[in-house]
Amino acid sequence: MHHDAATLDAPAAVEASPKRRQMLDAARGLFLAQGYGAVSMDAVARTAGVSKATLYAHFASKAALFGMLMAEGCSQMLPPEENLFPAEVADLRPALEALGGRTLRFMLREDWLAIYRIAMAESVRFPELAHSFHANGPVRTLARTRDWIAQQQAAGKVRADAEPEVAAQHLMGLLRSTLFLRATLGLPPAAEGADIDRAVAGAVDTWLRAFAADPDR
Amino acid sequence: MHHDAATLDAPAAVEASPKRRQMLDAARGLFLAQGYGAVSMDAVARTAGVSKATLYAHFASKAALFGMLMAEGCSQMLPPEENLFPAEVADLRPALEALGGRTLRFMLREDWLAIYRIAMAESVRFPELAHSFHANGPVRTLARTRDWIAQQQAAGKVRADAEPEVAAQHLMGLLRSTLFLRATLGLPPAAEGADIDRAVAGAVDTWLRAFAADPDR
DNA sequence: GTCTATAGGCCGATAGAC
DNA sequence: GTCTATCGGCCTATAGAC
Repeated sequence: MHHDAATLDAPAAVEASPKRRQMLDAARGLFLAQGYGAVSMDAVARTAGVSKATLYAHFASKAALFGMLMAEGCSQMLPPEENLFPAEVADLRPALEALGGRTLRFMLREDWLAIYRIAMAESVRFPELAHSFHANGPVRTLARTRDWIAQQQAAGKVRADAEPEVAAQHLMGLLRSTLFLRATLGLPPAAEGADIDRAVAGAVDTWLRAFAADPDR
Repeated sequence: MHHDAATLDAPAAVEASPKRRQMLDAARGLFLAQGYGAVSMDAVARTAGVSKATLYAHFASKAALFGMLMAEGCSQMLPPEENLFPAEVADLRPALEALGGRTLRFMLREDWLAIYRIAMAESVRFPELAHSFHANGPVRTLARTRDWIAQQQAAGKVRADAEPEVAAQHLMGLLRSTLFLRATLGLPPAAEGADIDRAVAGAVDTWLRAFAADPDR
């Protein structure tokens, strides 16, 4: 197995060849659903409706195809920002619940879980994939959250002696504490909206007790 | 692929055939290091120093061998208890740091991570494995911790209006918040003793701020 | 660029001798 | 029980016609 998967961080200029998109789409679906090893190039070609030779004309190897896909996927592993990090808030709780809800829901999405599963499982064969996923997903989410917490700290909303980095990590940890492990293992039943809301509210509650400058109770 | 992996929770009466142990040991090492799909029965036989025919004489299929191994592994996914749950403590902090340190160190062990990786990656092909791992590992650890927290709550050490279940989940979440994600992805550098101690101290600090009955600061 | 057809190898699993 | 030898199949990857 030679790793000509190239750099995993460059989405690359994918021109608009329809067959190429068919192949990439088919491959992504199969890889995410079944993992790297369980997917054959035959299956990719069949699903995409092309011949294997065409597949190999576009992608030098199975590893290269996989690497290119994961690069695309990893660059989209951030939840939409929108108004998730408001500079000024009257109360920290609703802002944290919005941020936490969006973040946890994003991490419980099947495509996020699928990439996480594959990045973990293939971290030996494709260390670049694990690194790229981590750097493009969790690390960036954490950095944004840390900066926002520091901002709120400067505004007097967060305990002055807290470290924003730790506070951000603990917020993520609390959000992941209940439903995440089950979800990664694919255990039924899948979390529903009410479960997620409850988990987020609990995490925010604990976080505020530990990090809010002014305990509001 | 037929799943005659049988029940994953019964370690089964493995008699003391030396060759059988060689095969099981070889298979466990290979599966944990490389995952289910990447390991061939040829490799298992070669590593164990037996022929493939002998391997198949003992295990009906690759799936059966894998299932038997994971059943053994999953039944050992609890950290040693020792004096981790003392009924009466003067101060909650050192008890939590001992419990948290032992728990986090256990979850960062390469064999625990390897089983977690495989349970995740193969949760589609082997749903029983994911269930067994979860039930024998995280669920039991959480239950013990929850009961101990309830005990401490009754002793007046923990906030009276806290739910022990949530408090236990949040403790685990806080412990996993920093080093765990990196470790699951196999990202260097591996966590060292000092890193772990710092993570545990931070987690316990946040937990105590949120759940201690008597904030001692 | 895309196809059909196939090379060449490794895999899981088995037959049969001892 | 354990071995050697091998089967049939699927895999990645390629050759050659169009």
